[in-house]
Amino acid sequence: MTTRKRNKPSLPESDSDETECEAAKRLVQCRSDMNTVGHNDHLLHHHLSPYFSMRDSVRLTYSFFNQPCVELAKDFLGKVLVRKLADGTELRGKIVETEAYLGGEDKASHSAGGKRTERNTAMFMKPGTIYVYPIYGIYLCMNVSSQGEGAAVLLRSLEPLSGQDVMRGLRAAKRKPGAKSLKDRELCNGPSKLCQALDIQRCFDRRDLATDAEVWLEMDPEKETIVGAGEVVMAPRIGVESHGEWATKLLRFYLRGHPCVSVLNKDAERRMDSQSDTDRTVC
DNA sequence: GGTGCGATCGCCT
DNA sequence: GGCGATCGCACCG
Repeated sequence: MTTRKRNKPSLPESDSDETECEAAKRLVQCRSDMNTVGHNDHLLHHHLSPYFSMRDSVRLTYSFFNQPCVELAKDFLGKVLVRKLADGTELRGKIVETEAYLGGEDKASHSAGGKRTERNTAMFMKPGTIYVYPIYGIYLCMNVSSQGEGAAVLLRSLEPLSGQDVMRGLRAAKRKPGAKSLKDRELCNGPSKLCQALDIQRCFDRRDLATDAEVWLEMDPEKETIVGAGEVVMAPRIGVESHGEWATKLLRFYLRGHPCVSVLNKDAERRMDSQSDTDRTVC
């Protein structure tokens, strides 16, 4: 039995007190430290709103999305999803949890067996295409298509980086009046919550995350873009229990210890520990 | 903190 | 007609 201490990522102390402006300043500071990116072929210099005009940012383009589904699902971790609202407000969240849906033989996928319908057409479109679908009559989920016929990655959770107060307002609109105010870590810790918080609507279906003016993906401002393998938990996907062997495959990925992950899987984390212990013994 | 349950409707069979 | 890649809330310990 080994015990180990891990550095837990944490949100700002204030949790909900940081203003959008302060968050923006903090991000600009982080950005000013970022000088190692910009030469990669899947990066595109992208001019940002006045808040961020001190420096160009880097938007991820087609060649980033054009990779196999599982690799893309892992690669999404640490990247920043940006949503620009009609009034110019930019909402930002770091992706901390994803799931891969492979299409074809993957029975839990909407595109299982290569089945193509009006709803899931976006899954068959070019990598980077957004697939938004309604679930349980009242919620939405957002996916991004990858390489592979009918394959896509479900975005499950974000760590809010800026625009938290706007996100809180968007989330509150669907809750009971007078309900307790949401903490920052509760704003985007679930696939439908992040759609609400970023105002991702059904009409975003089939849009291109690489080129759209209202939603895009960026490198992590804190340079956590290269995520060490030890930090990523691989676990079975959520809510697909009825799909036999495909329910148990390790196609969910999340940043270990991150407070914004929607559902922890302690068994998967223990398995990782015992595996790394075994690896050490072998070495 | 964890668990159980109801809401609610588009999509597919 | 049945079900679902979910969520919020009440209830329990």
